[in-house]
Amino acid sequence: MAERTSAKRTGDQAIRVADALREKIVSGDLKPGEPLRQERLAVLFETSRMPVRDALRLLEAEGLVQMPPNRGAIVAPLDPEEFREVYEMRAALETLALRLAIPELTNSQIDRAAAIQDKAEASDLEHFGALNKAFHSALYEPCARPRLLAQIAALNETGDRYLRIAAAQLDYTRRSHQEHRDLLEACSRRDGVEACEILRRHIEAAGEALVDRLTARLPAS
Amino acid sequence: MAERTSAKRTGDQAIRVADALREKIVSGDLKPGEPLRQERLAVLFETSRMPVRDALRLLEAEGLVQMPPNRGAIVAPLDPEEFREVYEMRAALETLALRLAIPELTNSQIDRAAAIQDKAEASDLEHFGALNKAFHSALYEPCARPRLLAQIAALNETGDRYLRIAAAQLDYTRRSHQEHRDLLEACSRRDGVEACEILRRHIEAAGEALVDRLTARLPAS
DNA sequence: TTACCCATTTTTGTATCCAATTTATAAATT
DNA sequence: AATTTATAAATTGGATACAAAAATGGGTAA
Repeated sequence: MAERTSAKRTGDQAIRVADALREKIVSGDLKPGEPLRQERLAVLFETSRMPVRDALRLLEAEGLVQMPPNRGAIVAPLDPEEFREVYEMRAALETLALRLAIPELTNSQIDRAAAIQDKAEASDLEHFGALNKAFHSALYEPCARPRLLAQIAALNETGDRYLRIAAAQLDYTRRSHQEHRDLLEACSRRDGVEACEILRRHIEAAGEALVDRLTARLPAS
Repeated sequence: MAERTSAKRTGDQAIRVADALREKIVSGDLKPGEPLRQERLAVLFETSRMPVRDALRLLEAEGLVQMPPNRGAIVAPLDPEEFREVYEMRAALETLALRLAIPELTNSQIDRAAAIQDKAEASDLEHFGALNKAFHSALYEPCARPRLLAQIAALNETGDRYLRIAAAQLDYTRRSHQEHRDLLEACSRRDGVEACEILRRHIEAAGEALVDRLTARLPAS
């Protein structure tokens, strides 16, 4: 019976489940506060409880799932205050990454980031999110700090949940594109101080705008 | 086989195991790279493999354990580069916490921090670590950012592993105490910029000193 | 209506069992 | 003798069944 078509090799079940669940949570398919029954998930993903529990622990560490003792796992509720925290931390950590990366940035890496930005400006909203992330990653990666980059990625994922429901990107993309251009210009001058200042404002501006939207849309408590 | 000798069926076994393991790892009782066999741990903690695996996942998320697929869990190896990352992130996040906390700081809270510092200066090295942590926490907590504070706590735990083996505190406590005094002074003036600058230097100085010690003591690999 | 009790649901923990993979060991060949 | 190969042992990853504790919900009685 284990002769299933899919190559479900050992060792990746928990990660497979976690990836699928993360996608469902970030995309809003699973709603905040919704209970995540272990047995149901095991059936849904055609596996057993153990990988499901592993996956839930993984997502709990990422902040996408909450596991109150004896009460079962739930999709982490959305809270504008939490989002404020996330973008404050992003501003702090991403400027750190950029500051460390700039001395290591090669011209070809800057060119690649510029190419990503070109594509982002030409694409629709559907792909904007991924390209936006790729642009930032391209600038941060040369800092060679795996833990820092992982933390930034996790914060972005949490932030994406809020982005999705606010959908405030429409009137923000133009400003974002200009800020990306300014950022690239500062990077090519290897002006770390200026680049970090632009980046900090870039992140904080997006955060502030979204917090305003979210407080209007979500229950205050 | 109803072998219920003790009434420890209540509560979360995984957390109990994780706490015990974390203590053993941070204290250096379990050495870096040492394999953590699930069966052995289950016997040691008088439980079964499932809570042990839960605990290992928990500690993996905290960065104290590594779990290469199919190769078993090991105590996360120590790496001076990782420690550098940790204190860089601490500097970024703790200054953020302090900056957000200062406008909310009451006089009584500052007095309490000063009292902790008094005790720290009078105590021996054994208690210095805990009091040092308490001093910083007292200044950060008013920022009211649970995620940020949790992240800072996790980074401190990881950093403690390195502190333990370097034992460079001896010649550092005096300088640390002076910096804490300066920090308190800036806080009571509600000078956020100055306080953050002192804190940033405080963390970075401790980090740099330790990285030097660590690179000399650990395999360069 | 309100408070309490009880059955159901769900999580949590235990005990095995099996398969896949890694690691260690022994044998064979060059 | 050293390297490679084949085999065996150990260990993890995963599945299933079952028991126990806690939460949930509903119904009933005061």
